[in-house]
Amino acid sequence: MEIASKYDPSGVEDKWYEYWMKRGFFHSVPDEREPYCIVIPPPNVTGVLHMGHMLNNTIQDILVRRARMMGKNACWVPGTDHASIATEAKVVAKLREQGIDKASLTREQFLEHAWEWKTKHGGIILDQLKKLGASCDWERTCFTMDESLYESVIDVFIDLYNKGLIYRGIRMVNWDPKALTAVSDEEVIHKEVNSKLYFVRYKVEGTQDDWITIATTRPETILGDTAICVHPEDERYVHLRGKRILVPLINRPIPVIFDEYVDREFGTGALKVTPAHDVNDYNLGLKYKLEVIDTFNPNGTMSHAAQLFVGEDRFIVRGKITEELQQNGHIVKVEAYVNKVGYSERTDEVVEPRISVQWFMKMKDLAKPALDLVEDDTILFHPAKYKNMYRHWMANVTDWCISRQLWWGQRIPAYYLPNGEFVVAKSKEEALVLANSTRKDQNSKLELSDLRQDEDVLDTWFSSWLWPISVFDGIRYPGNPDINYYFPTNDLITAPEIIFFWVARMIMAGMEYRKAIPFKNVYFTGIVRDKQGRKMSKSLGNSPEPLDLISQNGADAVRVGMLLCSPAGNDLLYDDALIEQGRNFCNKIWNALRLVKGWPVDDSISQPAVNMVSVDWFNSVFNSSLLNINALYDDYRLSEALMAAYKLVWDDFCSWFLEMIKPSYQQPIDRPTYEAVKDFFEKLLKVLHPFMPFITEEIWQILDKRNEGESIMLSKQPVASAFDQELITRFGFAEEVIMAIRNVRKDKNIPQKEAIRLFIRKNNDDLPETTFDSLVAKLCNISELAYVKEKVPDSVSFVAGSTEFFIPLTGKIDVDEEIKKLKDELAYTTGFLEKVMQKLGNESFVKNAPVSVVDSERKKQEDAMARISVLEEQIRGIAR
RNA sequence: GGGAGCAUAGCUCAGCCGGUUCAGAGCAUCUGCCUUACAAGCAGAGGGUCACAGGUUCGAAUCCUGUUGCUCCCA
Repeated sequence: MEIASKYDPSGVEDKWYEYWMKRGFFHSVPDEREPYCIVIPPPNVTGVLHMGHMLNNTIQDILVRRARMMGKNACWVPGTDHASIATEAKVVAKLREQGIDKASLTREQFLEHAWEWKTKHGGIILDQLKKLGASCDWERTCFTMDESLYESVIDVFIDLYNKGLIYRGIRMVNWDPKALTAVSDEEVIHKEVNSKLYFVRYKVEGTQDDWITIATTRPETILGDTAICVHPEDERYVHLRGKRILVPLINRPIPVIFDEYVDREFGTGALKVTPAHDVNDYNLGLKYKLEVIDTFNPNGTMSHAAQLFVGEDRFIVRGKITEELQQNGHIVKVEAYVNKVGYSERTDEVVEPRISVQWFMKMKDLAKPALDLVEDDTILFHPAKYKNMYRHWMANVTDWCISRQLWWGQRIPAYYLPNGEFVVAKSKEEALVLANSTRKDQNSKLELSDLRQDEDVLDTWFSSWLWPISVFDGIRYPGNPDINYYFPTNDLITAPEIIFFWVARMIMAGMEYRKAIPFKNVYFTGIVRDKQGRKMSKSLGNSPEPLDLISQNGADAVRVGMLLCSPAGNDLLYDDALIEQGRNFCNKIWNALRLVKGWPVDDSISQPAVNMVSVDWFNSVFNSSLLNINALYDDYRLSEALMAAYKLVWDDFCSWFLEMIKPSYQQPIDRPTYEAVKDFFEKLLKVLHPFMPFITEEIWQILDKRNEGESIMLSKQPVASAFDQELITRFGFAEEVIMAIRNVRKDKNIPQKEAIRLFIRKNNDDLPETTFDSLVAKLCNISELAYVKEKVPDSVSFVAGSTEFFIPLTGKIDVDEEIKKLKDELAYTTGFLEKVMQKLGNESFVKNAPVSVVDSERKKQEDAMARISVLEEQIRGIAR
């Protein structure tokens, strides 16, 4: 068969993906095998595949494919997340393009548009994952707004409400004026920005020229001030006790309050208090029963309560009010100032602290067990350093604001009565029954039309936190076979940035609804950055298009490239060279196939000794490496496992083993060796398969006749068997000799084609170790290999250990050069010996160090001394 | 402001309970080679006071303290 000299993934990858899909290889149903389950971190339904997904899903696929090949019933559940804010924003924008204003639509009409959008765009990212080779069970694909998942969320809300864990409260929340909704603390990103600190003086009421100066970064909130606060022990302000201050421009009198909260060092030591627009001020307001004046509209413009600039945007007003304050002599000075400002994660809008009525979930009681499970390693984090972060958050957890002023999402099942009371129930009908039975006023019965459902929906994370349970419908049907079989899942692969959003809350949900952990291991991936270390993002335009990368290099190359440089939890600095390395590796394996498939096999020849020892050696190396690779997997050190496999294939198999057993040009190979090679090759392909699913399938199918419906992905991973460590060690010596001979050839310009002779002189009583002699002879093209008692004249020589090697090369010997080389070697060894002697001469070392360490030093001493005497003798011999 | 982590070759990183796995890997670089599997390759080579300063120890990249510089989380 003619095999192309370069591996071409195009065609191959689609072919095998279709083959796997058609035969349902990814599909899992419960059976008697041990389950292995991963639920995908559901990508945002608005998203398209980016490099982060590539890395994350490659890792999941590796784990799933390996588990499948370990004989487990592997199930990787894919799906998407409805992403309330992001999706609603997209749909609103699209409607606007069509000239439709969201406000002109009813809720139902809007949702129709949203679903239409979801149907059209929602599956894109999942289809892209297929290009990567993801072996998801597509028949189980879920969406967080699917009927069963939707209902699960509602059930959980009602349950938690009835347990008293969900409440409605007036709070200061993070308001996103663009999305017009509250967001949770976790959705606020604090960024350092260059601002200004405005020093503004307020007149003391009833005085002509008595002022108090405050410092603020937000002069536009001045109109909502309801107090000035100073430290009770601040002598600068004692005279203001009982006085009132006039808010600039509007001259509204406000009290001076005294509280230790104020930092006397900051600004002027006087703080303006705006309870409606700052969390800390809000708390001060509660403490001193201050008036709350909300001077902003929900969209971030000034409200009527502000009196001035009504309807204008808060940031425009900042400029305008500063100007006006300036004109009226209120600005004392303006300083440059760096502070942190909160931005909405979804819209990147500056978040406005705002007082509103929202739904909250109590976190303290749920957090405790979830913290313990990680602390005591019931759930393992990889790398473990994230335990610190987790602990810190869990110990300081605050209640979770779960309501969002949006339409896209699970609508809160709370129904308001005409009198403002509310009941929580699954449907309006149930709500009515509940309302009529619990209401204080039992005289009149309520009608369905008297009830009004809460307009808000739940935070998307309030559905995501149930994901590992709800994808198996374990909330609605806690005893169903799927949830019983697959839950708890095994591994979760996710990004550290959603450790609180998601990981922590899934653990809480698992404990609350299954009394069990949702997963055993959490693998945190790093962030994919560009070469300069910047996070890859659309807006920066520094990210390659993943699908282009795949079509140009093949998914296998991309997977290998991404993984090689991403130890768990470390960021990955993306570089095209990584993909290139992956591509080169594919080509290397491909060419090994070409070589092996090119050999004619002759059943009549018996296996030469060289091949026998080579097969023994590689068998040992393979098993030793496999053991190592398995250990690395167990530690979730996937990039190291891949590197170990890479070296096993490239260095040990291709560079050494295949060269060892390679027949001479156009000569046939013996049957036993050929079978052994094929067997090794297959095993290597299996080890590689989780990392490189496509090329391994392609080669596996070519390597031998396969039956219809067979696949490497269904085969079993090789099991490490006992191996001969001693043989590997002894080969190390042969390797040293081979490399030394290659160096001689190179130095003396002797082409490989030209045969040479090799004489060996042992300098101890040991019997010659001849296991690899035939191999050395073959690889170095030695026509005669013999053991001698005497030096061989007119030879280039080298010393390995304390054994001397001679290669007769009449006329090519440069005596001075040889002596210099030997002397350098001697100097090094003598220096080495000195250090060893120093150690052994140290009484406390010999006394305190463990025997094994001392013994090893003695051995070093012996070896060095033997080597020195050989070197000295050689020098004398040549000089003569 | 509070907390956590990191600093090892040009780059990305590995080095557990201090001692032959002790200064390593891959990539990159350099030098030879188009040797009939592979130039997307082969054979070699160079390259590091293990951030800095102290300390503990017979012995420190590894443990302790401090300094500096980065990163992340929280407020």
